[in-house]
Amino acid sequence: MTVATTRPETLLGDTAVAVHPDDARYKPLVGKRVELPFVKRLIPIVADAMVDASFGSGAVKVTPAHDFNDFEVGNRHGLERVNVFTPDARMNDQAGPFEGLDRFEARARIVKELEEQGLLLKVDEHKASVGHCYRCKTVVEPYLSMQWFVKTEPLAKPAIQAVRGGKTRIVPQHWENTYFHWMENIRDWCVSRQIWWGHRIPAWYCGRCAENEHPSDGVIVSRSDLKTCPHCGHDDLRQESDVLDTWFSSALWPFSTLGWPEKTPRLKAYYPTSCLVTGFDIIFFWVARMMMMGIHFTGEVPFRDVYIHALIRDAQGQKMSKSKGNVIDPLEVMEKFGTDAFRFTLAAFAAQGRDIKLSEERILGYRNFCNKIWNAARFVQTMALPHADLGALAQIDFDPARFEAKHDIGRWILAKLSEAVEGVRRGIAEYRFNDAAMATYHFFWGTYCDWFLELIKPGLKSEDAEVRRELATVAALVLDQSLRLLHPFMPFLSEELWQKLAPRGTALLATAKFPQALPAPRRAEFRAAEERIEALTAIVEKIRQIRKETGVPDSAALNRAVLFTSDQALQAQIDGILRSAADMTRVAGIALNDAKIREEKGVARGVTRFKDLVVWVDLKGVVDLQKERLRQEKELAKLNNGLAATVKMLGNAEFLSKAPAELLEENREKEAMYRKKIQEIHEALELL
RNA sequence: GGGCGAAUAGCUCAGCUGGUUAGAGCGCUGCCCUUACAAGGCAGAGGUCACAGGUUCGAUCCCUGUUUCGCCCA
Repeated sequence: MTVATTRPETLLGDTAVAVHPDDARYKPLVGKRVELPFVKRLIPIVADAMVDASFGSGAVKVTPAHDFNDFEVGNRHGLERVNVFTPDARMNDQAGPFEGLDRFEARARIVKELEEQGLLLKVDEHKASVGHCYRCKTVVEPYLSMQWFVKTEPLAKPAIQAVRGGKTRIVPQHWENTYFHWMENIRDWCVSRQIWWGHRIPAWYCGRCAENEHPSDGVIVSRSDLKTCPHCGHDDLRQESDVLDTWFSSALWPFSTLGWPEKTPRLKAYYPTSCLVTGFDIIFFWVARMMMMGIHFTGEVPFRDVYIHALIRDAQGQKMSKSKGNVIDPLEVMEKFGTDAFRFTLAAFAAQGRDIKLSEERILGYRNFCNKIWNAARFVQTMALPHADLGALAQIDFDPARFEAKHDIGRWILAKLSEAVEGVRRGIAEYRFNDAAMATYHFFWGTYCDWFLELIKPGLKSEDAEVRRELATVAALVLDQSLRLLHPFMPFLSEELWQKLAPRGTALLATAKFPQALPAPRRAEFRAAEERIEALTAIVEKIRQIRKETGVPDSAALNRAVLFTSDQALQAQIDGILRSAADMTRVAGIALNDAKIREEKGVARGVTRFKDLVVWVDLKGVVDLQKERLRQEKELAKLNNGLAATVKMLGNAEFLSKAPAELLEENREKEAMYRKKIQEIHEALELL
């Protein structure tokens, strides 16, 4: 029989030759025996489906003591296991003439002698993967030895049940599959490690009992250290030198750190813990084992939630590893962009169920956000703080619901802040950290900086001290609350600015009260103010858009504009709004419901995003009206597309009979809206 | 081989249970050094939601298949 091998020295431990059961070449030989060279052992030829008949000679040597696959084959065919190595990888007394040689010397000697005996057919180059020690690179040989195992099935069952029954929740939920897959196919856990540090396995061997063939075979497992054998009383004892796998003690971590096995107050207070945050690659190594051990030893799950966070990969999506050399050093990133920018970026990237490809561009974007916050705070400091009433504000548990805002701008920004607070709180509670981070981003930059700070600028110079005081105080108050919201994502910047905002004594933002949303009645009270400011921002956006799109130079002032609305609530305090809108768009003045403008030539018309308020802007003498015509035609095309889609939907009998009533109604209103707007644009085009 | 996931704007990514005109950052275009911020402001362009079928009145979303890519398996 010709066999191939990359480890000729293991030939001495062969106890069979295997062939594929369907291999016609060898079929007649199955069941017969062959003689192994050197040790002259007769070994059987067995048929096993593991053999790949097309590979090599189609016959393989079987060495159960030195190969994982061969070990399985050996079990299936009841083969002997012959260990030919000593623990330090020399040839042992089973190796006949090669006893005492190092394995590599033995390999060379065996090849040479096979050749001399005419038993060597050929030597080929062959690439094979071989295990190496990750520290010293020594080739590691599979080797039979006695090991200690933990019987895991009885531990796994309640751990599976705990997740199925919701006692422990895995977030995002799809990682449950990984957990269940592991737990349901669990194998006994080999806890023996042949290293010199760690907890020694609590097992003893009694030489006397082994000799006397005691039923225990001389093996004793004990909770306490033994001096004498509990069976024979003799002191011929030796403790197991193997130590426990590090995951074993790691699995005890959730409760052993709290004083277990003593019933300490800390254990009572903090166990089960609320949340474990970890990476998915550790689900079976650690999470599963903590679950098994926790339930077994304390009767309770170790944690309510397991949050599986994203893994940060390099820009190519590769997992970082020291050996690949693609590790991104957080210290370098922090040096380059700032710690807070980096931290915020990680939060903003932390969408559930997805890994992070770290990109510098995005960190840069959030570094700019840090800068924005700094500058906004500087503005508040110099322009608002001198007018503000900081009395209550300086308290670390201040609740903005207690602040009596009287003016629209103040009420509106407090309402917007409240929305942001809800967004951040919801995001954190649901482990949707990207939503939480983005809620702070959009509120602070898009609302507080872009609109609120601009809106209060004229007011801070008001003659009316009461107006100045309220705007300045709200500016400081909302900044204070924003910094609290930002603190989990930008601890350093927020703490620094918060300390500067008011005398805080020894108080830290880190321990200050986290913002709360306004109570519903207060929100309702603010509704009208909110709507008016929304209207204001919408009017400003629309007039700016008309200016830009019709080519009005930024420096040119416009004579007038007119806003049309029949909304009584809106009209109630519209004067201030029209004044602000005019200031923010370089229009001399904005009138309300002045129908005369509709009959003039050289005016542009636009519809705002808020309640479809209509604005007309007088462009006479400032602009080429052809541009306004193009602008209207573009808008018209959009509306016609929308109308066509809606009409088509409403013309579909099946849609009419099956869609929910609200949706039907919605689309009917939409159709009417489209038709009205289209009509109005036609009229506006007439005027041009 | 088994399992899991991804494919959405030039790039990196959101879009939670199907229903307005699919969003953000960076990049890009135009205008602006307006006394917090040019690392900024204002406005804008850019997407047949990988492909092919199916379910549904209706699909970026649900199902099947295909392609490509990634990860895990003591």
